[in-house]
Amino acid sequence: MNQSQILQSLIAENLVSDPSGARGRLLTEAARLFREKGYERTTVRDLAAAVGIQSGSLFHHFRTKEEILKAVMVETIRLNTALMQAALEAADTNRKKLRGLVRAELESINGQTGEAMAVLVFEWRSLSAASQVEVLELRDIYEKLWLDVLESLKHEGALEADPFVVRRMLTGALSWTVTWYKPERGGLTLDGLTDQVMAMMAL
Amino acid sequence: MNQSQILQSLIAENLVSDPSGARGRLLTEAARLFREKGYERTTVRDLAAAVGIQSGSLFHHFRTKEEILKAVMVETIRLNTALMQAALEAADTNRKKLRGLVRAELESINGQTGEAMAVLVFEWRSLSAASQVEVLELRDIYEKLWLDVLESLKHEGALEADPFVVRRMLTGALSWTVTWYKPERGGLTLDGLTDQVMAMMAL
DNA sequence: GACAATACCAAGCAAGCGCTTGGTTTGTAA
DNA sequence: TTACAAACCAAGCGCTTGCTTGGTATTGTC
Repeated sequence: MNQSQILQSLIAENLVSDPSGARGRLLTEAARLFREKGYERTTVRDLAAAVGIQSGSLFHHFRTKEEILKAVMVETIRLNTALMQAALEAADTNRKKLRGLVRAELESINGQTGEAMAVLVFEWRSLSAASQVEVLELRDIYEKLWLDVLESLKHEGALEADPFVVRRMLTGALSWTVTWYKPERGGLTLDGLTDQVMAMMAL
Repeated sequence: MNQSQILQSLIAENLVSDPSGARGRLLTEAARLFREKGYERTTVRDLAAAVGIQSGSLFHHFRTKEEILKAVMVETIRLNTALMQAALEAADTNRKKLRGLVRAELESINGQTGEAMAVLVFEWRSLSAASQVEVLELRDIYEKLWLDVLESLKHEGALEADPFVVRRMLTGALSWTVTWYKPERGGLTLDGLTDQVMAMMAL
């Protein structure tokens, strides 16, 4: 299954909104604006204007502004969990599995879903405590995929450091690429960047 | 020179504010609040209440709210540049110099100046474009300290990946520790964490 | 003790915010 | 055609925001 096939099946299961539908379009624009200006600086009037409706009409689709932020995050995690699972299935050795995860996460961060991924990282504090708990549960599933592979590598002797620590370092390092990585002509490709990450870890 | 001696000499040169003075206390509280709730969610009334004055009185010390954010960032970079320089002087080999930088940055992020460091990372977008340019100039000096060491390590053959990329990965990985690292009794110490970082890079 | 300069307060303004309201248009299906 | 719900608009309410204003303590200096 490739990336768009995964997206299609998630839409069919009603786990993520169709980007061509009204709700999906709003979430896409919301992710873009939240990333560009931050959640607090983005007004409901900005959001409404981005999809061409009046600000009040937003509240027909979502009860509060925060609900929009939560929806962006929840759908992003759902999509990425599926993407990581696919990356794992495509690899046979643990080393290749880790490379697959790194490559897939870099693609999520710097590709089409990058805005939503950045929101997940940088707008976390804007979520209410209640919503944070809800989203964290989904995140645990996602993180377990990484930890399983890293622990296997440790048992193989290919990894010296602690898997928990390594995953957290990787989370920071990979998320941060969104602030500097620009795949321009002749520069570093996503595969090249993945190579650099693996080289840095001497893997 | 130890950490507090460095701070003292910067205060003497008027490069950072004395934390016991009025301006310094405000900046400390501002860093705490900006980190805790974010810049946008922190009101001038919150800031004023934290130092025990009226909200209007803030504008006797700073012309705008944004100027407070900028001051937090500028002083943080100044202090940290001095700390990194001290770490470099205390080491003889390049490997030890890198370890010194990692250790010092982890201490900045997770120690007393941690709040201000987190603000520097997470509230960047809240700075106006003009202020961003100003702060970036200071940041370049800071980054050069890292790049020099990493480039030397590459020439020695101890490092395979590109120094620019490695530094950026480290920036992300180390900043991110602020979201999860808690030096609790019996857990990972700052030195232990530094070891993990070096081990991850097989250095 | 006179006199600035500095630090602060009390009050409030103008603008922008999230969200609500009452009513109209659009899509769908019998 | 009728019926009805979903989607939307126009207007604006109530509140909070950053910041200003005019005046009053407090501090340092000679």
